[in-house]
Amino acid sequence: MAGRSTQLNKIKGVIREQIVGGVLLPQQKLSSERELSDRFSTTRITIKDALTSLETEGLIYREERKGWFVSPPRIHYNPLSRSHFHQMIREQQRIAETKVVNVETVLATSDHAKVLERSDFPTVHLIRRLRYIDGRAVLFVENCLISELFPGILQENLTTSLTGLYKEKYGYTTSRSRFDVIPTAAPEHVAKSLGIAAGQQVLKICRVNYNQDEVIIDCEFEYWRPDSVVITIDSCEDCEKTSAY
Amino acid sequence: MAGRSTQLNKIKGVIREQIVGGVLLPQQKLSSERELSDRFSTTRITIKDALTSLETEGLIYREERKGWFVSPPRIHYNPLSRSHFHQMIREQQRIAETKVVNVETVLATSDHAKVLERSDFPTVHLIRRLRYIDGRAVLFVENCLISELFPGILQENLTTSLTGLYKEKYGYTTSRSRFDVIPTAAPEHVAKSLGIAAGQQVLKICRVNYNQDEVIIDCEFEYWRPDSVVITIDSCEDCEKTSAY
DNA sequence: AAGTGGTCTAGACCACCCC
DNA sequence: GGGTGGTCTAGACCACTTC
Repeated sequence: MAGRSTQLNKIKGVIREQIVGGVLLPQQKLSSERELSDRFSTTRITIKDALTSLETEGLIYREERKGWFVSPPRIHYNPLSRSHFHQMIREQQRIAETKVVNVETVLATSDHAKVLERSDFPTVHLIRRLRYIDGRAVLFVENCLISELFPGILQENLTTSLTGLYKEKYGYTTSRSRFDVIPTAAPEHVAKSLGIAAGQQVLKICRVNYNQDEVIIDCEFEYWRPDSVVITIDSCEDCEKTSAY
Repeated sequence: MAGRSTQLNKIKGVIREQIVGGVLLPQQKLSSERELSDRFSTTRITIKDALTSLETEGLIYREERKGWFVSPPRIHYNPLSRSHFHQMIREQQRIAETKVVNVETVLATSDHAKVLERSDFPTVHLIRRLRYIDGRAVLFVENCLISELFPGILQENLTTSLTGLYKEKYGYTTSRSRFDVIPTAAPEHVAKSLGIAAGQQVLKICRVNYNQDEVIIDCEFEYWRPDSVVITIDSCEDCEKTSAY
């Protein structure tokens, strides 16, 4: 099932076998495009087409202007589970890290207000963070918190779980959340943070969180490198978890 | 926020405005790549890069060797909801259609057996169907049913809801389902059915369904055109729905 | 300074679709 | 048969990273 025997498919096949066969290891850099085009006696354009196609499969990824690398196994992620990012990654025997990109307090844009279902354009804290797995930046998150509900939160340590902070400092627990998953292109600031070229594919997840009183307290925009994750949902598990809160 | 002012970004900007501004309507064909490369005084490669980038955004899609078309609005899809495909599409004021691609009865492959959690490689019915929205093929589905649980099902009308058949003919209701969402490349037979080029991006959803006795009765592999859908999940709603069954 | 990917030119042939 | 996108050649310059 290798498809028509084009140059493209041959190149893809060779590289795919090297990855699946373990000749190339996760996060290892592939040869440069020029080197590959020599080795396969073809042009950079054809090589780039082959690499882009393997990227779509989720086998490799690129760091802008650095090169192409082998994708590590995907992380299983359940957006309904209130498990913290660091805990979730640790449970999958991987290493998590979080860095704050920037923080600001502004009036909600119309986009934010819409998601938060607030027609009065409240003041919000925007917290933008980058999350790493095994040293690789895979997730850009923007949290948008209604500021009056979270006095003083910007003075806290924001590299850990916000959900944890919500609970400990403010007594909010998430009774319910609603989210959308959309395959789309990375906006420019996201692409820059993740080290991908603008306009490349990401998996966008928009989430709205409700507290125990069914009040929307924040929303979140996640942008995942598409090869890094598989969204996993179990209706049963989630209902148990939700009702346990 | 138009990015660096490259030729690429200019072309993308012009076409994007025509789409957002309603000059180009959903499902309308764009000019051919050659025509566009004339109009923008550039080469087909650059035009193709621009179009591919807009495709990643979800603004346009392609039909293999036919051309590029404007994407209609995305359908909201909740894989946990047991709502039937046709009903779901109708509720969103769109027109649904289903065609059977082929049907076969075979021994489960190791992939299927694994998902079905059956180490004995049972005989399964594979039902492959193509689903259309407003006349456009957007979803390829392969259902894999454990054949001993569904005697005679292949004689039924398979262009409607399988879930409906499960209930009416066999008394099975789905108490629980578990699914994975994965951005990946279209396998060859899927690409061919959907009319996309092999190796292009799709959103793959693998689902396992349990009946009221917590027995796995079938699994399903869905391949969506990535611009056609947004996965929407509400923890609250789902719990209500699940418990209502 | 050397090397990388990102962008771009100016062509070509082929497989397939539609008329 | 004419037009479409899919694939491919053989180069080029630029922005950025790495050393």
